[in-house]
Amino acid sequence: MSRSQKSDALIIDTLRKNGYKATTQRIAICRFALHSRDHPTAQRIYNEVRKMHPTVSLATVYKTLQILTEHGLVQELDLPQSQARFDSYVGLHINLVCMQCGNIQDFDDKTAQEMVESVTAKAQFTRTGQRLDIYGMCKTCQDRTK
Amino acid sequence: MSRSQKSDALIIDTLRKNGYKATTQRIAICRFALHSRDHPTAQRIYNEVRKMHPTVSLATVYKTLQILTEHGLVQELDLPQSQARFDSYVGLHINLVCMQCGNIQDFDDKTAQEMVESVTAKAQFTRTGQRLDIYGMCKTCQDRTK
DNA sequence: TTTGCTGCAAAGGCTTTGCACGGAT
DNA sequence: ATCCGTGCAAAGCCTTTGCAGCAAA
Repeated sequence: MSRSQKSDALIIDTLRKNGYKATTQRIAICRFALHSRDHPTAQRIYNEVRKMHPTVSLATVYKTLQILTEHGLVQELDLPQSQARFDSYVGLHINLVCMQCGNIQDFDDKTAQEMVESVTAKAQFTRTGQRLDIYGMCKTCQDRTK
Repeated sequence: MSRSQKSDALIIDTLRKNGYKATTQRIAICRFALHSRDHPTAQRIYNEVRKMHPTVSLATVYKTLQILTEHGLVQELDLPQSQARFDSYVGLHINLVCMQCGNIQDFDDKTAQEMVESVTAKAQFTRTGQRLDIYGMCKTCQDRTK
């Protein structure tokens, strides 16, 4: 599955197909979480969604994110000393995590895909997912530091 | 740096070189954390260390693990819905995380090393570390499930 | 109408912090 | 003798849960 803009109709459909009611709160949260490319925290999703739906609660955000995670529509990234961040790109890719600015850049790489498949086979492992992070400093921060 | 058994003498030396006092608690915690291969949680390290030093506190375990993490002697692995786990193998390797039994198996792979270096170069990233996880079910659990 | 969802507040779990005593240098 | 580290308890922070009212099907 590659990056794709999910329309509200598709979101509603997906929710209903999985036995969830398509409430306005859920739709708003899904819309933001599934379209964002900058790995937001639950708190930031809450802040953003509240701009349109001022009564939404953080609990609902967490509950909805849990649904999305369980159904493989977003991936939860836990990093030390920071809140969980959610990645709407669930395909096999690399996260370039900048320890300076906190930015996370997605990076596609064919070798990475082959490597994961080969390792899985070699270890006789049944793979359901993966997470490939590289930590360091992004180009922008390197330039700024100079 | 590959897997290596650190002697107490080396642990004491390393602590002092970095400006830390070599207390008996720290030595015990370091000994266990650096020698363990099964990615223990802070709580488990605490339980184990308490067998020898019944008065040690969880706070001290956390503080010592923080020192080890900051100096790159262990790596902290955060997974959703679970306590942080600590990996004494800080070299570039793959974590095969079994979602069934919770076991984490380290796996060395040359292709992975090359891939990380190549991606880092391509993205003009300055790398300080990485984390490569594959999630799924280990051989043992597959066999047991059958 | 029925069922499940929301929002609130409170609880929970892991981790960190403040402080006075005690041990390492 | 000095200073850092320890242990305890309390606080902190993110996340989850319980529940009564409310909205979706």
